[in-house]
Amino acid sequence: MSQNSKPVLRFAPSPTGMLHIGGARTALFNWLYARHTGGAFLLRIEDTDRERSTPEAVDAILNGMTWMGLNWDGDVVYQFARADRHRAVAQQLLAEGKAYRCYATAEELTRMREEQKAAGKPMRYDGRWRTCAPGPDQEGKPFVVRLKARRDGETIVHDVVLGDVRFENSQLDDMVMLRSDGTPTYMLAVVVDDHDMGVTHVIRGADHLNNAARQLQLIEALGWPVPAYGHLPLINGPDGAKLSKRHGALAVEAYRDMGYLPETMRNYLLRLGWSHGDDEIISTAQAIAWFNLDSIGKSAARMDYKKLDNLNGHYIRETEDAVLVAEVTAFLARETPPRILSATARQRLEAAMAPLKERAKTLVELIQGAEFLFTDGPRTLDDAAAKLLAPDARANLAKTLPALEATDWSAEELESAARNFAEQNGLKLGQVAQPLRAALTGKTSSPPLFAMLSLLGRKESLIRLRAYAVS
RNA sequence: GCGCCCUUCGUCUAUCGGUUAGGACUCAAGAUUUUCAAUCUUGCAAGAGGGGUUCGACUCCCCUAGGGCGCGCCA
Repeated sequence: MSQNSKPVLRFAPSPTGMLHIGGARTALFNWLYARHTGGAFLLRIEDTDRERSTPEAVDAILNGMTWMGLNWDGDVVYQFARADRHRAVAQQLLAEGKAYRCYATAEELTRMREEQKAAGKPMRYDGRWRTCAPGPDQEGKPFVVRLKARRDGETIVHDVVLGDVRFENSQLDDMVMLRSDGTPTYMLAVVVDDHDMGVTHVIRGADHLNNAARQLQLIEALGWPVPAYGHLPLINGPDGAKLSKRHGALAVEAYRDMGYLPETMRNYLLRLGWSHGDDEIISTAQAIAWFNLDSIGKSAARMDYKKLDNLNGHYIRETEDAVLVAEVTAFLARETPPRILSATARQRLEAAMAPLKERAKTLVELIQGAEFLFTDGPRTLDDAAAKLLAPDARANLAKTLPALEATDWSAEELESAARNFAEQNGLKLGQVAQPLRAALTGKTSSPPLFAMLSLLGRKESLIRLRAYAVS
């Protein structure tokens, strides 16, 4: 790139599945660096594998990016649409003698690899068609086009996160650029597209590190400028093993459905492999201001759901009440069957949001804690509440009611009435309050009781309390 | 098998040759409290092993071990 041009970053997923957590982090890092530098963040869908690419996966990726808040610049580039350009580059290389036709069949190559493995030799294409010209036997036979890569010397990947990584050219083989059906492979397509899109920084998963060397060989053959490479350490499951569906290789939308906020995901994923001193809580704006390539760690990280929960709790508490009401409403509407809150329920939810949100680590927990506000009438008790409302507790509850009814039903008066009642009867406040809470909410824990009584109002509260009061 | 990468508390990490190795999450205890939380305080807890280099190594080099990635006409 020229001295004064802005960096161009890209995220290039293949649409063969959901946008999982690893892809999301790769996208995040690219996005942050682009936003930090004022450069561009491009999105390219690598759909050259026609068998496995699906439009559903494209949608899932786009939706996942959108939910994560990672907006891309310009139009989405679809790699398959550029196949003619890729082919032209391969033809050019062929014409220049920097590539050649290989007529080896798939079976032949499989046998070759088996023999190499059996002999304890490195498994790679042996270059059998590198020098021999096709004869009459090959007339009309299918062939692939391979890069005639340099055999001597070494290829060095100057990686911004890993440092210099050296590969002996003798251990890299001649990669396929055009398949026998004439379609370009990923190796060819990435190099051509990154060049044509003006990509200056290739930041991707460490699983591509080996590919970088081979792509460098191609770039060298083409005489094109070399982008900066940065390979991000992979994310492992909580047990340190490869991330599987079972423990976290989930679509980012699965995290949404578990009740995590996008800002939580951005903060969490950022800290997985990147650091800024002792800072843990990092807003997106702060992340953009601070993000750099130098502070990316080298080692693989593990998913830690406890920490994710903790962070999510923080961001829930930090979110404005009205915004959370909207989030909860949208969340409920996505459930099957969808739940639609009444106007009353929404009013109650917003009024109680302050104490509610500090009790929740996810939107799911927030909803569970707020359920007693959603519908009117006596509550069904959960196990703990049922156990608490034993006969004597119900009797106490009944005896408490007159004292409460004598108040104006404000939180203050209700509380002092309850305290007086407890004192006069030699009871602890908890002995009076817990049965009330259980009857009112159906649970043994909730936001402050007297505020909730007041919020629900005299009429509704008494209906719930009387349902469990035994006089 | 061959190549490449990685290795600090259980987890995420700070440290850029000299620190009582710091922070966060988790866990435990305490404060607060009508419950549960939130909040605050305190505590437990680490340089994989072995060689070097150096006055001095978590930090630099080598070896070993462990983990990961790659070795497709997948991306």
